Amino acid sequence: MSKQHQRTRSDHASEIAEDYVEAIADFIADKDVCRSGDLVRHFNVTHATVNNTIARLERDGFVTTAPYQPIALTARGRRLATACRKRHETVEAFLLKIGVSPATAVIDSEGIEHHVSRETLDAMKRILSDGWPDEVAGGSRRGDGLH
Amino acid sequence: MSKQHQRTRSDHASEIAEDYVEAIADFIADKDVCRSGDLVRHFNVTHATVNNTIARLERDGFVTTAPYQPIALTARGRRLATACRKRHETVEAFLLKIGVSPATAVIDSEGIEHHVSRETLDAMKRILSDGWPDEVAGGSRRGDGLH
DNA sequence: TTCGAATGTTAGCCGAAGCTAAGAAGGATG
DNA sequence: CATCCTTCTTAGCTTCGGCTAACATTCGAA
Repeated sequence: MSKQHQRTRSDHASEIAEDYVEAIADFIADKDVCRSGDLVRHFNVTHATVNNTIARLERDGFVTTAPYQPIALTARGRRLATACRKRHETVEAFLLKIGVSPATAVIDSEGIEHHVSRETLDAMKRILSDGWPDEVAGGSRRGDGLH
Repeated sequence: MSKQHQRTRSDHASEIAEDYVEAIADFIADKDVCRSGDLVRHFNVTHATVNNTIARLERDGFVTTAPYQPIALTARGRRLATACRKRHETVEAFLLKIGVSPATAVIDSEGIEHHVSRETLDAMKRILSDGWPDEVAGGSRRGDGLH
């Protein structure tokens, strides 16, 4: 504990970047274009806020914009969006697998996805594809005879 | 999707409140008192930052302070700390259970804990105490013969 | 007892993410 | 064409969580 706490501030910024980029990619996939109004409605913030955030994303090389034009992702933005979407899907599927309701899985996966390391993500994927790990040591049986 | 995005800003604030309150409780448990310097080292931020944050916590009724005195938790602060600690422990134990390494479990649980709903937490607890759920439908076998 | 290190506090700055209010661009429609 | 509505942009404000720099307090030694 200790070192990773530097993350706090700058991580929060990139979480929002990830959320925006992911949403923009979704809109483009759905409707072919993404307009700032789409993001206003999606994130439930004002136009001004979306504008600020998009300006930051452009500054950081994730999107390109022009006045009154739709928002386009750069190659870098697309890469990030794809990575986020996959991670998001994994987390959500995993939550469903452990018995969380669909509605909660949607909500919680949005919060959790930004904090899941590669290693944890791999553990989730493994379980999704291979089933539960063997019980290693102590506790917990489920049926016992099982199939 | 949509409504819960209002959370963004104010949630981030309360995450930090939770982290601080949890840390303060830990120091008090360990050493009987918590000084601002402890938090400086723990969170790896400056004295000034800790001071600001503690002022906010005091404003919000989680701690009481007096100049050059140790930081004390209010009843409300203690309640929050206890809840956070339990939640944190559950998440960390769960990550270990799914096969994540101890070091990563420590790190990821710190990030994840703030985003886990009651329902998801319950699912984790259930698995920790009752073992893996039965396979409901399709996919995934693990060994097959097994023991 | 005075000095210096460690610890706390205060003031003032920055950037991110939110807001409101007001104005500019574009598109349908009379 | 003028008008009006929707969409978008700009300006300016707030709070939060960071920072540095400077000052105050406490306390253990020399």
